[in-house]
Parts: sequence; structure tokens; C-alpha cells
Amino acid sequence: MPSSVSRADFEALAEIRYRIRCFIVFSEARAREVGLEPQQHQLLLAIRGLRADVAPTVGCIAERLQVQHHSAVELVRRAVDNGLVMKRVSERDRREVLLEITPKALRLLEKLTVAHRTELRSMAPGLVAAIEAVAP
Amino acid sequence: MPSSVSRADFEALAEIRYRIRCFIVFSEARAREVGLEPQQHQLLLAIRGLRADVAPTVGCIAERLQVQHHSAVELVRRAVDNGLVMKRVSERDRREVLLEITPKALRLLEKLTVAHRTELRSMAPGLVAAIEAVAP
DNA sequence: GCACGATATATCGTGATACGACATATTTGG
DNA sequence: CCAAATATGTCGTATCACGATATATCGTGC
Repeated sequence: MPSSVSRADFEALAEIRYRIRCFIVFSEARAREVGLEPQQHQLLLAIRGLRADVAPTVGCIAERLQVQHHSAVELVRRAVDNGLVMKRVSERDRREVLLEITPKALRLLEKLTVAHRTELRSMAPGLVAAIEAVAP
Repeated sequence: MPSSVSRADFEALAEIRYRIRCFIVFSEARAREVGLEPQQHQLLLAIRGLRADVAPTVGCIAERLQVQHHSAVELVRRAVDNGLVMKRVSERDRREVLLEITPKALRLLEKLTVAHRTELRSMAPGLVAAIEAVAP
């Protein structure tokens, strides 16, 4: 029985990862250019990009960032130290902490989001093609 | 002048990052399940997924992994220690080191690649839709 | 054919960060 | 009103990518 994985499969999967990494590296470079650590940029995007009907708690953000909750706790603490995020205890459930990004952070995030939208529009065809080569 | 970034833009960009992270987390979990460090799995995929007409040198792999060359050097060293990769000096240019994955590593990579192909087929529609929401 | 800049790989020390283990605070259900 | 569940927070550790630097090899001008 021959392998069920062809050379083309390896190439296509490697190509997806390569293109994703290019996007991530681009993103991290843009974030640092405006003085943000890449993870803190992702935190801001996760908070601001949450659907309006979802409460921006630490746990929810941890899920969206796909990290353990205590990693999110530390990330939020650094962001608060840098004046990017504000915490406030939820009134409904005082175990929960609601997150909000500061006006300064929002300006940086908007600037970064414009750059990312532009870059994505440029790389989307290649990335989508790579994905569809693996998952037709 | 209003912001050129809408709420939908933030949500769509955040959604792309979320789905990419889900894929990465899935990938890292599968790699660890077969006893590979995620980066070493990526190294194997990068080597095996190289186009046939490209020489698998350390520098080339560093570019495909989007890391600095000395990061690739250390990654390769760990992979060699683990019996996953073999190095041999290029005859054409003795500065270059050509990389080859071992039969054992190839078996692991094939197994992982099957799992990734399956997962990608499952998540591709959502990911592509998210990309096209930002880059129509 | 040799000096020198360019290129490819390697080494070492460091800093950031994500995680596991554990702790605290609050809510909920019987 | 107590115990289990849930949400957040703290601390120590280990991994890993990077910058700075070093070594080896190649190519070129002279």
C-alpha cells in the first residue's frame, strides 16, 4: 500500500505554513513599528474585534487568543502597564474583569488594521489558492 | 473625517487570526502527540515540502520558516540530536549544508500530514470565508 | 594565485513569554 | 450556608528566538 501523502501534499501544506508565517512576520513588524509588542497588538485586536454581544472578559479573550487564561492575565497586565487597556470588575459577576482599550491604543490599532487589510488584500489570492490546493 | 476602519473590519481581521491560531494550536497538539516539538515538525515539513528544484540548505529552510538563519541552525541541531534530520556538506559549495529527513521522521511527518490535511479540509471553508471578508 | 569582501553556517549569552502548579475571590446549587 | 464550580491572579521554570560575534568557504579583481 503506497503512502496516502503525495509530494504535492507536502508542498501544498508547507506552502500554506510559509504564507501564514509571512503574514505573521509582516504583522509583528508593523506592530513593533508603532511601538507595540506583537502579542499586545493581538490583544487589542481580540478585544476590539469581539462581537458586540460577547462580554470582553479575560477568559473570553484567552479563548480568542488560544492561550491559557493565566497567559492572558499576564498579557493584560502588561497592556495595562503600557496604558493600552483598562480593566474594570463586572457588576453582574464580580469574578469577571471586563477589558476596554484606551483611546491611544485604539488609534494605534486602527492604523495597524488599515495596514493589515491592505497586506491581506495583496496576499489573499495566494493564500486562498494554497489552502484550496490542500482542501479542494 | 471618519475612521476608515469599520467594526466589521476589526471583527473580520480578529476572526482570521482566531482561525489561524486554532489551526496552529491543533497542529502543535498533534505534533506533541507523536513526540515531536512543534518547531521540529515544521522543520521536517519545510524540508520535505521544498520544491524538488530547490536545495534544502540551512539558509533556504530559514527563509521558508521565516526565522533568522542562526535560529534555523539551532533548530536543525536539535532535530539532528533527536534523530530526525541528517546534515551533509554540499559538494558543490562546501559552505552549504544540505538537510535530509530520516526514515523515522518521514513516517511521523506522513502521519501528521494526513491529520493536517483532514483538519484543513474541515476548517478551510470558514478560514477562506474569513479571509474574503477582509479581502474581497 | 592571493588579498578581500561576500556568503553560509555555527556559537554563546540574554530576554521575553507561555506554561504548570498553586492561590484567592465569587457565584451557584443543594 | 457549605461545597463545588468558575474566574482571575501569582510565582517559578524552561524553552526558544534573537543579537552579537566567530569561523569557513567562495568569488573576484588585480
